[in-house]
Amino acid sequence: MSRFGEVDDQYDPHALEQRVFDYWDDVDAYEQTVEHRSDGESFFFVDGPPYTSGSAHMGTTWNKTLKDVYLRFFRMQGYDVTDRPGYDMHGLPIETRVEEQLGFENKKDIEEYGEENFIEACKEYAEEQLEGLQEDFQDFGVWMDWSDPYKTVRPEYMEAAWWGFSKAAERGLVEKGHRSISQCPRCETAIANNEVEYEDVEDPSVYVKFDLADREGSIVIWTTTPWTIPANTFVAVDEEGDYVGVRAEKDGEEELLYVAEAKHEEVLKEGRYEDYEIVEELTGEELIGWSYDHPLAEEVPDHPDHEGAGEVYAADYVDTGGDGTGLVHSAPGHGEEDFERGRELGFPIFCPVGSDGVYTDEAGKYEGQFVKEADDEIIADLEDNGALLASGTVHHSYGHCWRCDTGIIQIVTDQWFITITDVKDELLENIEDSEWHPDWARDNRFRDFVEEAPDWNVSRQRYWGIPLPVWTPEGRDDDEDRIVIGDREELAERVDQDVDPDEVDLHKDTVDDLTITEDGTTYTRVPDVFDVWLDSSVASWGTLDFPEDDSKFEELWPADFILEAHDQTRGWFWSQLGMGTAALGEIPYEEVLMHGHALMPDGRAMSKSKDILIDPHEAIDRHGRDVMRLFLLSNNPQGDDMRFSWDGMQTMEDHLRTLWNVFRFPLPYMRLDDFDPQETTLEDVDGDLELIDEWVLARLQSTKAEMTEHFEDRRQDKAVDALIEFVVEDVSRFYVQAVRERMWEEEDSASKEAAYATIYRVLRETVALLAPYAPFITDEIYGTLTGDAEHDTVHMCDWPEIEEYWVDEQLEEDVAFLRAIEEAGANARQQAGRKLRWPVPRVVVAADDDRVAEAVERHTDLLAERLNAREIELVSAEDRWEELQYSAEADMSELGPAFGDRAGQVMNALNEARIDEPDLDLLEEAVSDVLEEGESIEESMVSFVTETPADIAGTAFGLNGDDRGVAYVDASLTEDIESEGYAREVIRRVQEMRKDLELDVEERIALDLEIDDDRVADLVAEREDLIREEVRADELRAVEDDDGHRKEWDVDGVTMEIAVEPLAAAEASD
RNA sequence: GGGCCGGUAGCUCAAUUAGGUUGAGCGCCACUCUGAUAAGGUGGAGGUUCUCGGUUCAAAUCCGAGCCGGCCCA
Repeated sequence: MSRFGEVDDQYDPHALEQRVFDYWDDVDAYEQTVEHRSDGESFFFVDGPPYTSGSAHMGTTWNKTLKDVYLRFFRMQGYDVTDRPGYDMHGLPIETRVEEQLGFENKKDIEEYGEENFIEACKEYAEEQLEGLQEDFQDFGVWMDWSDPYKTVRPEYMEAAWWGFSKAAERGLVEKGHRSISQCPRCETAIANNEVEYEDVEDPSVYVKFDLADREGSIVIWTTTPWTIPANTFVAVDEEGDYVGVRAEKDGEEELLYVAEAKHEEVLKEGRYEDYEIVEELTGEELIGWSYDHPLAEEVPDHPDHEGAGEVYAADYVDTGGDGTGLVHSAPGHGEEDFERGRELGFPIFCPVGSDGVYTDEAGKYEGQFVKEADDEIIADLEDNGALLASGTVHHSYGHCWRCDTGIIQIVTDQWFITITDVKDELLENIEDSEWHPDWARDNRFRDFVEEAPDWNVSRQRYWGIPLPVWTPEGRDDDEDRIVIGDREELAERVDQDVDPDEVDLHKDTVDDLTITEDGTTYTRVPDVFDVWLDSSVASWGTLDFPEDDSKFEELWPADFILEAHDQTRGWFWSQLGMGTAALGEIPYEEVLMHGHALMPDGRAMSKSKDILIDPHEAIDRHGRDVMRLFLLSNNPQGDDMRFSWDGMQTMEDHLRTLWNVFRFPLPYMRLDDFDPQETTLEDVDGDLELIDEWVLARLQSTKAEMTEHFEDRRQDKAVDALIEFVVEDVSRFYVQAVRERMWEEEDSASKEAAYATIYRVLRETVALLAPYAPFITDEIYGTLTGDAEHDTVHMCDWPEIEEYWVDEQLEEDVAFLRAIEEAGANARQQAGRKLRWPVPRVVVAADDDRVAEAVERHTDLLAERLNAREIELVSAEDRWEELQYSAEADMSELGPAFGDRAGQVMNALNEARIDEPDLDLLEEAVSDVLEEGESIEESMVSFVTETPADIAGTAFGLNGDDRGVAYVDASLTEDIESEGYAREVIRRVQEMRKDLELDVEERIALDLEIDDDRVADLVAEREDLIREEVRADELRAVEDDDGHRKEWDVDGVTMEIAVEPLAAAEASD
C-alpha cells in the first residue's frame, strides 16, 4: 500500500473487508505473522473442538472470536502461539443425522446397510459439516491454522484416545461393570447422564398397595414408572422418619395402610377415602424387616423372590417429606440408587428389559412389549389384583435422549468405566492447579460438579466412534483377563493379522476383525465405541499428535490457556480434567476463561431447532465483520451471558466510522506537505509540541496501561471500552477539534509538523491496540499510514508499550478540568443565548479548590480559545464573588447520625435555602423551621453551592460526579465583539457555499458581499482581512450570477446576499 | 427439587467490595453547530433499582421469603 494514499470517503465495511482478505492472501499475512513469532516463548492454546453438525451459530462465533482476540493479543506480546483448531467429529449426533438422511429407524437398519458403509457415510457427513465451519470461522477473520486442524476421526488422534485410556488402565482405573445406566431405547445405547436432557412430560402417577405378608394391612408406594414394578425387589424407608398406620374407610370397606406421617393426608385424599383414623405411630426403623407380597407375582413368575427380597429396608434416598408416600418402591435392575442399595444388600440384580426397551421373557406376561407401552396394562393388572390405591397422571420433567428425544429408561447393563471416583481426591487437588476466570466458576460450580461425579461410563453400543482398544478372551464377559492396546505400533505387533501401523484406520469396521492370540488364548475386541466426550478429553495431547509425534509434548503440555462457554463445566472442562488425571495424574490446562451463552435480544436462549436465533451471517451482511467482532468482544467474557443487540451493533459501527474519519482527516494535509513519519518523528518535534499534543500523548499512555491491565485480567471488553473512549472522546471530539486550524495552515510550520507527528503516533498505536478486535479496518489504516516502512500487516506489530517519557498524569487531570469547564461554559453560553462563534468578553471560573485553580492558571490560553472568550478570570477558592447567592448541599452520611429519622426533612430544607453568604449561621437561620431545640448545622454536614445571578449565566462543573467549581459566562456585547461575531457568520456561510460548490480546500475565490443593514455592514467591513483569509478570497468584487453561486441568508434578522466565484486554476496555485 | 450466575432508564451496562440524595453510553425529542464527520455540542423526557418482608436514623447495596431469565445438577 502506498503511504497516505486516497481512501474511501465513507467507511464501507464490506468493500474494505474484501480488500483486506485479498491483501492477506497476496502477502501471506497469517503465515508471515506466525513466522514472525517463531522464536518467541511458546504459548500452548488448545481449541475446544466444535461438533461438526450444523453451521456456526452466534455462540460459536462469539467463542471463536474471543479465542481470536486473545491469540492475537498473545502474539502481539511476542509469544509463539499454538493455534491449531480442532473438530469433534464422532458420536451419536452425527449417527442420528445420517440415520435420518438414510431413512433408518433402528440399529437393524444399520446392520443391514453394513457397518462399513454406515461409518463411511458418517465420515462424509462430518467432513462436509467441517468444511462449512472452516469457511465460517475464516470468514469471521479468525486467524488459526486452518490448513491443518486436528480431527478426532484421524488415526493419529484416535490413537491419542487409545493411549490415554491405556494409561488409565495401567493405573487400574478401567473396569467393566454391571451398572444402572441411562439407556436410549431407540439408539440402543447407554448415554451419559450429562447427555440426558430433561423435558416436561405427562406420566402416570400411581399409588400401589403392597400387601404385608405376616401382618394385617399394606404399605403404600408411589411411582411414575409402573413398568418398573415387575422388577420390584424391596421397599425402602427412612430409618429415622415418622410413619403411621391408618385405618381408612371407602365404600363401606376398611383398610389398614402404612405411609409416612407427613404424607398420610395427601395419600388418603388421592385414594378418595371417606374417613380415616390413625391407629399406630411408628418410626421407619420399626418397619424394617416387614415382608410383603409382590403385587404382580402371578403376572411375573420370575419376579425376585430370593432370600431377603420383598422386605422393607432402610435407604438414605428416602425423604418422608418429599413426593410420594415415604416408602419407596425399589428395583435394583433399574434405578441408580436402587441399584447401589441392592448391591450393598447383596441382592442379585433383576432387570427384565432389553437394550431396546422391550420386556424379555423374564417379564412373564409382558414379554415383547415396549416398557412405556405396557404401563396401562400393568396399572389395570394392579387394579385387578386390588393393589391400586390411586391412579392419575403427573406433569414433571423426565429425561430424554439428547439426540433423538426419545424418553430414556434406566436399566442395568454391562459397561466399561473409568473409575474416576477412585481418584476423586486427586481430581479435587488438580483443580487447584488451574486458574479460572471468573474464579467462582472453579470454586463453586466446577468443584461441586467434580465432587459429585460418578464413575465415567465410556462405552457406547454404537458405530461412529473410537473403538474401545480392549480385547477379552473369546466367550468370556468379565474384565479379569483383558488386553488394552495403547497405540498403532502395539496393535500391529500383537494382533494375529497383518497390519501396517502407518496405514491402518482405527474405526470399528477395521478393528472388529482383528484378534489377538497369546498364551494359547484368543482375544476378540469388545464391540463398543467410546463415549464421544472421551474424544475431546484427550485434545491437550491430541492437538500435538502425541503419542505418534512426541517432539512437542514435553515442551508444551499442559495447555496454557483454554476458553469455552459455561456449559463445558460438565463437558470439556470436566472430561479433560478426568482424562488428564486418570492418564497422567495432572490437569491438562492451566488457565480457563469461561464465557456465557449468546442470547436473543429479548433474553431468551437461542435455539436452532425452534428457529430462535440471530445468524452471524446476517450480522455480517448488515454491519460487517469488524463491527460484529467488536460488538461480541465488548461483552463481558467471564461467565455472564451475552444479549445480542442490533442497537449495540449499530453503535460499534458508529465508533468505527468515527475512527475512520479521524484517520482520514489528516491524510490530505500530510500528503500535501509530504510529511514523512520516519523522518519527522515525535522525538524530532518534541520542542514544538503544544500542550494539547502532550496531553493526547499522555492519554495514549494511560489508555495503553489500562488496556494491558484489562487484557491481563481477561476483560477484553473493558480494554476495548477504554480504547473506544480514547478514540471517540479524546481524539475525535477533543484533539482533532483542537488541531484542525494548525493543519489548515498553508505555510510550513513547526507547530503543524508537531501536530502531524502527534496524530501519526496516536493513530499508529491505536490501530495496533485495536487490531486484535477489528483486524480488517486496522490493517487497512495501518497500511495507509506506514506504506512500505513497516510490517506487511498490523498483526505483526508488538503490543504497544507504555512510554514513560510521555506519561503526564497532572496534565491529564488538568485537561479533564479544562474540559469540564469548557462543557459547563458551553452550557452557560447556551443559557445566555450566545453562540460559540461569537466571542464573549469574559468567562469567570470560580474554583472550589486549588487544584482546579492551578489547572486554569496553567492553561488559560487554551481555555480562552476553546470557549472563545477574550479573557478568563479566575476566582480562587479563598475569594468569593459577592454577586453570588448560595445554597447548601447536604451530606447524608453526616445528617443521618445527627438527625435520625428527620434527616430527609433537614436535607430538603437545606437544599431549598438561599443565602447571600456561605455562612453557617445564616444557613441555620434559613432552616430553623426544621431544627429542634439545641440542634445545629455543623460545617461537616453541608457544602455550599453557588447560585447563578440573573444577568450572567453560570454552570457548575465537576469531575467524577464531584462539583469542583462554576463557570460564568459574561455575554455582554461590545462593538468589537459584534464585529467579529458578524464576520464569523459571514465566514461560516461562505464556507458552506464553498462546500456546496465542492471547491477544493485550496481553491481561491472571488467574493461578493451585500449586507442590508448599514451598521452590520460597517461592523463586517472592519474584519474584511479576516474574512478574506479564512475563505481564501483573493478578490472582493461583484460576481455575475452565471459565473458563480449566489445565495441570500438571514442572520439573526439581517439579510445578507453572498456570491462566490471560483477563480481560474492558474491564479489559484501559488 | 438443589447449586451457581443475573434482574438498575426504551436498549447495553456501571454503582453492591466498606449502606449515605442512582449514573454512563446508545436510542428518543427540542435547540444548536459544521472546512474530517451519515459527525459534533447543549438541554429535556425517561427509574416502585423484579416483588414482599426484615435490620437500620438511612438499603440498589445487608438478611429472609418469593418471582423471572440463563447455565448446571436431579
